[in-house]
Amino acid sequence: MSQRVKVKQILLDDKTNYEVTVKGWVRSFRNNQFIALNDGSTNNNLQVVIAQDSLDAALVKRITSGASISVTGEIIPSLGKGQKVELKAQSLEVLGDCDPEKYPLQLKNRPSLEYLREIAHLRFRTNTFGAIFRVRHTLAFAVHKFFNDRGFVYLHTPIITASDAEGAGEMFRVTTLDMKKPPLDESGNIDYKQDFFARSTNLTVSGQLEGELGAMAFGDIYTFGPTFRAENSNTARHLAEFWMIEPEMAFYELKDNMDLAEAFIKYVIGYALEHNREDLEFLAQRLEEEEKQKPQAERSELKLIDKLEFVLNNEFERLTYTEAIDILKNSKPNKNKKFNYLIEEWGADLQSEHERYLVEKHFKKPVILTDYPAAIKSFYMKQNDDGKTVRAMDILFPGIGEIVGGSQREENYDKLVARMQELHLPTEEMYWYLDTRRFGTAPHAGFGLGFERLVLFVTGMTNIRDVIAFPRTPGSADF
RNA sequence: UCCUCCUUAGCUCAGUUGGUUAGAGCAUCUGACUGUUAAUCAGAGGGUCGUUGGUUCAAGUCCAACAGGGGGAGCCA
Repeated sequence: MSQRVKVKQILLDDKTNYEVTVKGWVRSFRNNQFIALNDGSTNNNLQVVIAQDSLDAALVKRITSGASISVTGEIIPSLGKGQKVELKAQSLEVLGDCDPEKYPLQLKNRPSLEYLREIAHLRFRTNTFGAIFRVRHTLAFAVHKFFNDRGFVYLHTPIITASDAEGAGEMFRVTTLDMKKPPLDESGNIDYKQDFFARSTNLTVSGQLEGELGAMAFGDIYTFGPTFRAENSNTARHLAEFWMIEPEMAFYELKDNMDLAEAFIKYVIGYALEHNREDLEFLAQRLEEEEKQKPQAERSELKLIDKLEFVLNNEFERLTYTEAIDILKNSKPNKNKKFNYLIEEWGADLQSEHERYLVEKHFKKPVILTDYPAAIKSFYMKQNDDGKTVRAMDILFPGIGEIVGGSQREENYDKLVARMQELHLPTEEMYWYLDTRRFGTAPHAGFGLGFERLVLFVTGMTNIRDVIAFPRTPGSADF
């Protein structure tokens, strides 16, 4: 047997007249003669040609859609028109049969995304999900490359945490106590002192606070890990388990933070365009087909690749919350009372419809909003001198909404403690966090980026359940 | 959690005003085919119409509850 070569390599090399072994899964078998073979290295298939009567009829019967096979033969210039080269089979072995009567994935049926979600364990075998998850991989790799190239330290913040003060959302409890008969303390409450960690613990909702500890020593750190929110959110943009990227930088102010976030997003999108062009072109095609079903008014103005290049080549629009409120107040939908939530005064939280108006109608490009009212933002954000706003920044993307949320952090111990007390946060429990401000505090900033939302934007998919391998949502944790 | 729409063959969908034996394409099975490209051609099998209850002489069709899913909203990343 000759050396195994991946399909991607064979198609890329474009050489002929050499012997190879190829292993993969049958996508289709036509005319008892032509196998479209896919091995996951690329969305493109290798055409394997079987000479009539060269194989036993019983073996030919086993070449079914989904079966895994190993083929050895010669790569030759293709006699057909659909491809440059093809593999002329000399020997073929079926490694794993696939019973067509029972196989739930019949590609020629053009199964819907909703149906494929029900068979998520098999959906990687489709062109669409093959492309999505190769792009997801490339983006993840680019995340590490971007930060590594800039000297950031990849810090692994804990998955299990006792801290519940982030206020980022509802948490999943982690416990080994007997749920039927939990131990009780003197006042009749569950006695977590007897639990595994001798205290109440949860799955992390953010690595930011621990990230800040790292930034106060390494200067620049980032985290990239799973995050859990027990919110009962049923939308195409939320998951109970998702991956978040959270850089934290010492000696950064809000503007440095914005510059980094914008450069970061542009870098990873550019990296995917450069290294995953074919998959993105396939996804662009898919999106175009999908949009043909929609009425004209709902179709996107730019095709997927153009949209990504537009983001790369244009500055994100930067403005303050106060400026945004002025624009919204004077906007047509506000004056004509088309908004469900009308903008009347400063201080209101922006709803999705307002964010979408700013991004999709007014500026028609990514927008960075800064300096939000303190009342609608977290305790750790640096307070501005005006006494009412904080140095927060949100990056809003078309079709996605908030993709990044970040801020300069409050580095002043007294101001931070005062704010925590105002919000009734447990300052004693959070001693480790406050220690950063007590011992060698420094200006610092950071942001969080929801990885799946980035993948959504880059792949042009519209449901977040389609860009994570095994989505966890309320009422659903299959596979 | 709220609003809204959907649920008919393995998949994607038709199904008229409530009225005889619920249809199509693809998939599957059988056969044909030595250059196919979503292969093609001929034939066959395949249904508790999401579940439960109700209205009616009669329910895939009307009503209610529940379950699952889509879209939107809130919460957020």
